[in-house]
Amino acid sequence: MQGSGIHGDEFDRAAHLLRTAQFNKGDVLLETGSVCKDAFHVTKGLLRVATLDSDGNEHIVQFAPEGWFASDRGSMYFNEPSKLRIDAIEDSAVVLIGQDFFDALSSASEKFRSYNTTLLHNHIRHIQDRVALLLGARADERYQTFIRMYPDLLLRVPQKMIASYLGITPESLSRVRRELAERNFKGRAAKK
Amino acid sequence: MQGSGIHGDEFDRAAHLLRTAQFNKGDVLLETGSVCKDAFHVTKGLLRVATLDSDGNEHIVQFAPEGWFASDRGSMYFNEPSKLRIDAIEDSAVVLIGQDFFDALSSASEKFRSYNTTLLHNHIRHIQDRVALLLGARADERYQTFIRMYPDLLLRVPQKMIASYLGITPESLSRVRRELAERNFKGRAAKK
DNA sequence: CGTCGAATTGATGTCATTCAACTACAGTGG
DNA sequence: CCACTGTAGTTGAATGACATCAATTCGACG
Repeated sequence: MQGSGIHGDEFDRAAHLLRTAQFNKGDVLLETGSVCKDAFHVTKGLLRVATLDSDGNEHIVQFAPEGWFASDRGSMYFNEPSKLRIDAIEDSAVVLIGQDFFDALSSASEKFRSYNTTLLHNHIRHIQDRVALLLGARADERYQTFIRMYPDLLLRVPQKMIASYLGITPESLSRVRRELAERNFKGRAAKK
Repeated sequence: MQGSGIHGDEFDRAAHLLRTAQFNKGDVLLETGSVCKDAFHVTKGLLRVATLDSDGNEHIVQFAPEGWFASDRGSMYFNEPSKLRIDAIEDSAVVLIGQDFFDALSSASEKFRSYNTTLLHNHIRHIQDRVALLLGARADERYQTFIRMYPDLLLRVPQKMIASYLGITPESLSRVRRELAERNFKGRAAKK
């Protein structure tokens, strides 16, 4: 999820609980089946959050570019094995935020509590929209929604990953794109 | 979402902010486009949370039987119009919990804060699983997962609503059910 | 320049939808 | 009590959307 940033007195006092790390493209930050120990806040680069289904196919749940969080907060909070995998799509600089940090700052700072609560609500809203889209939209609509919401990612993320995020195959996405391009072309030509 | 219950001193002091209400089957508790003012905690009955897609089709996002919450926490928290609709599938007794209640108890009680945080994390985990299922599973797998997770609802909810929840048509669900029944029959016969 | 993965394209298959007909059943009013 | 009506569920046939498989092409990079 996206976060606007954390600052202030109490923050400084808990800052020693934060670590930063550098990851290379392809590095795995959270392996499926292990407990998620940290939330990853991306300062630079791009992370990917994914699940494996019963047939072994990978499905991308979320992208996390600069300023966003990647984590399995459920796994962190309940201390149970995660179904998700998090890895780096680009070389990335990341801030690691453990549950201890959340706990320390939560008990110390009202401001942080409300910040964190906002994060959680944002996250919920976000996934909720995703469910609605997956339930109600066909391939082309999903893609167009994606374009509107993450125009920047279009340029950075290989198409096959976008397809995975949308829940379709790379081939289908390719066809959807062609169709849209043709429609746009005809649309413009007609307007002339 | 499900909640185990709220009790204690601080709770009693904020209890006057709670209201209860009785709804009839078919009554609408939250209309699409309006801001969600209350979370609904079901003491008896069954609520439904749904979205409308661009073609006007309804998709059920969540069922809320006894002990569960139905609400759009995003809409409540950010005070923005909801994309969801909540109505009663059965005659229902409901506790209405406004944002003021959350705020009051949150500032008064550490216990409640953590309870609420747990609720939010539960909710996230829940929707996350739903996304994974919608991305990766076919109709029959979705249905079987539903059976495992909500065996009680199977008996109470009309099939067409289950279909809507699963993101398939009632006809498809009917066929899936027949297929499963046949498979089970053959399976048992073979074991004899 | 050669190699390897990404993307495109075509042919075909599968899963689920759509549309329509029909059955079963609950609720309503005569 | 029965006919009337509406809704849920089932079934069949045709269609549609997307997947799968296979063959190229494109493009980045060593």
